[in-house]
Amino acid sequence: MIDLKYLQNNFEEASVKLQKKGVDSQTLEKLKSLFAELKAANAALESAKAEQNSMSKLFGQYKREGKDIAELKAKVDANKEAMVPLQEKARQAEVALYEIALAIPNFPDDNVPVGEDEEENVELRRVLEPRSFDFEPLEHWALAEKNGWIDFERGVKLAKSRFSVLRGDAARLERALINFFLDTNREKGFEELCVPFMNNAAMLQGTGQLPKFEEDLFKIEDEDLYLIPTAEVPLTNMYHDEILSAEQLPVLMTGYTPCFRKEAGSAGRDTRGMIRQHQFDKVEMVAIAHPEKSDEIFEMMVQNASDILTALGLPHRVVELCTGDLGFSAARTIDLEVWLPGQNKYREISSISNTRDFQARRAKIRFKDGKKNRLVHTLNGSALAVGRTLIAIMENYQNEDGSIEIPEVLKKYM
RNA sequence: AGACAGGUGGCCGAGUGGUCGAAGGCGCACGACUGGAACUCGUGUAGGUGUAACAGCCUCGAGGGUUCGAAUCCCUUCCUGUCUGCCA
Repeated sequence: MIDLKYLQNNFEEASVKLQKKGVDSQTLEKLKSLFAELKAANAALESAKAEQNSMSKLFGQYKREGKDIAELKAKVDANKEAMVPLQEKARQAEVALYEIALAIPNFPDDNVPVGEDEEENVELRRVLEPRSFDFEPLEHWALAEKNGWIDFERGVKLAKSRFSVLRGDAARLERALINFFLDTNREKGFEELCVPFMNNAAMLQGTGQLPKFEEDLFKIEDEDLYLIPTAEVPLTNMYHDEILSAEQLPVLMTGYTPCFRKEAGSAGRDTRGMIRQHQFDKVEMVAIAHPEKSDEIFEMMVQNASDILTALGLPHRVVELCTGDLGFSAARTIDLEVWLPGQNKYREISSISNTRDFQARRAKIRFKDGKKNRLVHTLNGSALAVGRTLIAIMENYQNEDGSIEIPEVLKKYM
């Protein structure tokens, strides 16, 4: 959630920032006035409560002194009645405020390039030259078919469309990649965690998936549980409503989880192959950072993900997302896009974001800064999306006969 | 899943309707004592909101109710422990 006090005190500046993320100024005006309304309503209610409390305390005194309480009681009763509309007003203001506030995206950082959509993202650098083929490279689904690696039909039979089954060496390669990613992250100082694959609504609100994006999530029937769309949710919320000591920072965590997404709104996109599935494996990095250190950690996370691709010999490029392409919670995001020779284009394989204090405010993650509690910064990034890495290996390491080489660094895992 | 017992501050633990945001202890911080330390003694030590700073308001697992007044009484719910059942 954005800082409503900041919005109140720097309204012009704040609305310029949020317009870049597609929030119209009417909504912000409304939010601002609701915030003022809530403060006024609370002030009125609280002073009535203060009066009520102090009168109630007199009862004890009167009784001990044997005084008559009839008059006092009449006064208290009257005050109590007067409080009812104040209470209702404050409650309504609060509900109305949060309904809007929770749906407002994070401010983009000032130096994020301004743009409408992914067309205006900025390529920062390319790493490794794409290999040149002396034959026409195939797309991953064709290779999968040749090698019997992916059983799309049976995935659909078992579940529904956008599910698939990995078989034989593909299944082993998937597992090898997970182990390689986790080991690499661990060596960089990330603690390895194995977390629940279902989280409750409060956690999903903490990281920003709820309430706005419920239609993207798989919900468990009759339970306050959702299948996680990314390990960012459980890892970040590890410290939900906790206060860390300054010495604990940064908290660096990594974990493998499957991720579950309904992919609502991506009808017709990437329906062929394994690029966009309802369930996919991912190894995630999450950092809980001191606000002054989060930029540094962000760079480290980008570098780590890029290094993993380099170690696998996968050509990729580093792309800074423009304001229009930034996710809901992100202040800044860098995507890594891997080269897919079969598709003849770069495709997203990792997304690393700094959410600053946006998730921390929602999830109440703070640290002791001397005597004061301050919100931490939270960061997350894939290192890496496993299925897409598998695809990238298939397409980049294919031979003319359709066979696929295994990258050197993975051999010890297979 | 069923039966019973519980959920109080960083931790342990007292508190069954008012003077309780909460005794006592441990821990921690600061000070005194010491050459230095331990011991001992003294002082302080929850979070949120709010304020220029106070004040005020909210929080004793969570939500609701009774009452002028709730940590304390009632209802719902979640969690933990023990036993039974079931299971990897």
